[in-house]
Amino acid sequence: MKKIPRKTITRVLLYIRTLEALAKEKCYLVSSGQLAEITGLSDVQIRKDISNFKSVGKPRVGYRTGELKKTLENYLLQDIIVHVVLFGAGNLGSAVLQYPGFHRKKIRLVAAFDVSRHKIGKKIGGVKVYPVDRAPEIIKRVHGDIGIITVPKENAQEAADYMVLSGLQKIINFAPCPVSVPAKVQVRNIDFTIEFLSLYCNTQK
Amino acid sequence: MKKIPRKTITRVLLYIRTLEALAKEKCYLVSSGQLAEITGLSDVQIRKDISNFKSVGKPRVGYRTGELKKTLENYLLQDIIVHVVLFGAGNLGSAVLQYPGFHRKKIRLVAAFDVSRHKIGKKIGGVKVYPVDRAPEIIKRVHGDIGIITVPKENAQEAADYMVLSGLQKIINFAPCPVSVPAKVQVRNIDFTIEFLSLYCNTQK
DNA sequence: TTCCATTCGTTCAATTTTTCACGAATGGAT
DNA sequence: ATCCATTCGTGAAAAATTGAACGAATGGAA
Repeated sequence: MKKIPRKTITRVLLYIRTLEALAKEKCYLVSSGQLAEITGLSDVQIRKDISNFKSVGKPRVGYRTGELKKTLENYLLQDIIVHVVLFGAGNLGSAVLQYPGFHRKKIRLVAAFDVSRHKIGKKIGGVKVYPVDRAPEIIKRVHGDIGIITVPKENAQEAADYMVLSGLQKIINFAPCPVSVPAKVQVRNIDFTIEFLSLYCNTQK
Repeated sequence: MKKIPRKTITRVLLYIRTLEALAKEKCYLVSSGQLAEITGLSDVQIRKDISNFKSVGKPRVGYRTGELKKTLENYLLQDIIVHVVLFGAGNLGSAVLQYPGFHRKKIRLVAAFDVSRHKIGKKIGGVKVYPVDRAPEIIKRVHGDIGIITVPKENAQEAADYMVLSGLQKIINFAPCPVSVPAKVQVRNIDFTIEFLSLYCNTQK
């Protein structure tokens, strides 16, 4: 199989999410045109993305939602369980810990870290909060895959350093600042300010 | 001036953020190579992005941080103040309302809406919470520009409908579901599940 | 049965985005 | 004063992404 580009992966995950919702509505058939309508993408794009995997569509009919979902998942999500650890149990961190939208089957928040004595030892969203200096030990024990940075930006680099030290290879950084890590570690930045402003500045399209 | 593509805008906002941080550290000169190091982009990319605007770099020296920042801001952020309204003052919504990273100068959260009687009338992060049915009236009064959806996914479409009804043209949707809006309304979806999984599935690069 | 409208899958073209390559300018060293 | 290493700015090449076009397959209608 060819390598799937990141953008395609993101779209495919969107298809999976959409197909799940359709299945819940007892909608067992769907065409690329309908998916395009729902997702806001083009039908060609969707067919092309799907054709990266083995083809399951029937002309004149479309795709069977369950079958298509399973096909896509087989390539991207087969048997995976992502173990997520989080640094910074403040407002945003707590919101992530309590976020109800995660597939519990696929994404598991397994540990949180904070410096505040008030939070350490407590559970937030069912996830226990530990002191940051225990991070390496605990992250190795729970087999963390992804680290989330939700600490104030002054502490973001420190959090990233702990993550690297703990062997994490993937980081999502919500702090509005860069973090520097070894080349093999992937960082995905989500800066609310930039998201808001870039949407605002984007004159149409 | 040419139209600036969305991707470029996002990067330029990142440069502005970076330049601000550099200025705070009394760093008054910076080269494209250094910016590349910090941001993780390539130096050519950065020079090319900057060259969309009027050129302010000096060979052999680099850019003066203050001057470059001002130049970039002049094109993207001159005199703008983005008025943001938010639907759904739950965990995530409250975190956004209390998010300390916003440029108060550029981004102002001006109103929040919720259905819960416990929240209505209160202030969260200094922002007052109103009942959703007062949205059109209030959003018009405060000149809302962007709407944030942080309600449960079952209510996301309803929130979007209120936003459209209130004249908002830009929406950021944190709910893990699509919302359907007229073509002229732009929606930017941020689905944590998809962000996490796409990072996880992305085998390097 | 035969025909037709629909929708898939795929190739090819167009567009956008990124990277490469190189001349020009500058500041410091000799 | 001259030279050199560095860094900018930009035009051209390369790569990636998107979009259009079209044959093939299918299910239903006449």
